[in-house]
Amino acid sequence: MEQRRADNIAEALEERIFNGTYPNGERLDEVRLAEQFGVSRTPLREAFQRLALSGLVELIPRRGAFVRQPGPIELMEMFEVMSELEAICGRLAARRITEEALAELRDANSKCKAAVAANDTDRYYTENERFHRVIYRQSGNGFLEQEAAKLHKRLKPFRRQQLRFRGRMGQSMAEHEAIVAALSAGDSDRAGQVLRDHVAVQGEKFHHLMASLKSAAE
Amino acid sequence: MEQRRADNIAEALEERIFNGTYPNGERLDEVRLAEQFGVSRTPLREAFQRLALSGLVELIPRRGAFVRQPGPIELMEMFEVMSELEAICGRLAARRITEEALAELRDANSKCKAAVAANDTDRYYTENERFHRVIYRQSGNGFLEQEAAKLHKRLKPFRRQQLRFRGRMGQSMAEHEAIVAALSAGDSDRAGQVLRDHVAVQGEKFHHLMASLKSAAE
DNA sequence: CTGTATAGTTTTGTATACAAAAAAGTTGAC
DNA sequence: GTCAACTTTTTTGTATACAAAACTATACAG
Repeated sequence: MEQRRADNIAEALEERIFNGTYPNGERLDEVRLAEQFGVSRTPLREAFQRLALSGLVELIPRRGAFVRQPGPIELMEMFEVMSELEAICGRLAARRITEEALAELRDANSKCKAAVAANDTDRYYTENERFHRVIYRQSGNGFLEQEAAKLHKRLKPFRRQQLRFRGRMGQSMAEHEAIVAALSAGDSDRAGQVLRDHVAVQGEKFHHLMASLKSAAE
Repeated sequence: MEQRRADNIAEALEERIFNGTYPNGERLDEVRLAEQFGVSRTPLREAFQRLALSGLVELIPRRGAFVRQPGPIELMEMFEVMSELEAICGRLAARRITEEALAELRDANSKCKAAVAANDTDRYYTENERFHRVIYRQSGNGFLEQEAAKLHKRLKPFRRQQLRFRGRMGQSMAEHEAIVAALSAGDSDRAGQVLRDHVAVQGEKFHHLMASLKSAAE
């Protein structure tokens, strides 16, 4: 992309929005953040634009930048699209996947299992992401790969929540193995179906989590 | 989004890139364009950022902004993704579509036909776009609707080319009717299938066009 | 004649200054 | 005491000025 400073600032702000430092609807003060980062307003405004295009902040003309956390409905919608994108990747990958990539999928899976055993969640996420990225790549469609990766990244902080469900990690691992099986068999439809369900269930779990949090708050 | 000026400039530049005023790889000169639009470099740089995020220009650090027309391979990839997105919209819409929306689809179709008869291509595109937008909307998934509309817009200038094929307009209209039939029957899978093919064939036609242009040039 | 180093020019990235619009605060009328 | 109009303050949008990096061209060595 472009220069280094605005990029770093955008990343830093993104991180803060993801981890909840800034609550939803918070206005991002240009001058305050500018002196916080030790730069002028110009690079900050460029960073805002990037965040706006990836949907993390809303830029209201002559008002400023406001953080925009997606609500439960939008999140469900995003999970639905994600599951369909993964299904497409899977369908395409089943026909084109290389032996090398299949080996990498198995490797990522075994490392995932090790991470589950060691209760190392960070390690789990890293390998899980590698698993999915390989499938995006093996779709053989670079544009699709990019779009899938973009949405994957955007949903990352929410996907994390849903893994707290008891037994979900184990179930997820079983699904991963079914995915590898379908891909190595070259079964296009089944690979798509299994991947769709694998991601869709994440959305559902997330939905349950939201509902239980809401009812607990009442 | 944000202010008015950068937005207008982004739109104007987008238009110029679409209609081929700027060839691929052309560097967009900040100062030259700034005086051309009668503004300073600041709004122009903001416009560049927007164009970069929608993929029309590439921003190389300390080098500048370069227009980036997608090559034939990338275009085919984009058409492939578009056809899948439309298929998803169709599958979802078949279950949820309202009578009102079905009526609008039929209306758009008949106006399309009239435009074909009158050889009014602009009118044809307008109504065609309305047709597809209704389906995106009726998917009931706002996020999906946005993403589909975004990609639709990006492919617009290329879709136009492909309609020059003799008989393509008539065939396209027949496909539209098949889509409406599947949707009004509530046949989810068939709606998805028909929509996928309808868009995929556009990609293929485009591919043929590119190939014939290339061979003609040799 | 070719390749490299260096001086000069152009162009981008950033800071600051200024103008216009929105928000906040104040005064006054009812 | 409440509401409205006006003034003040804050904040955004834009222009300009300056610094740093990249490109160009020229001179010089081999």
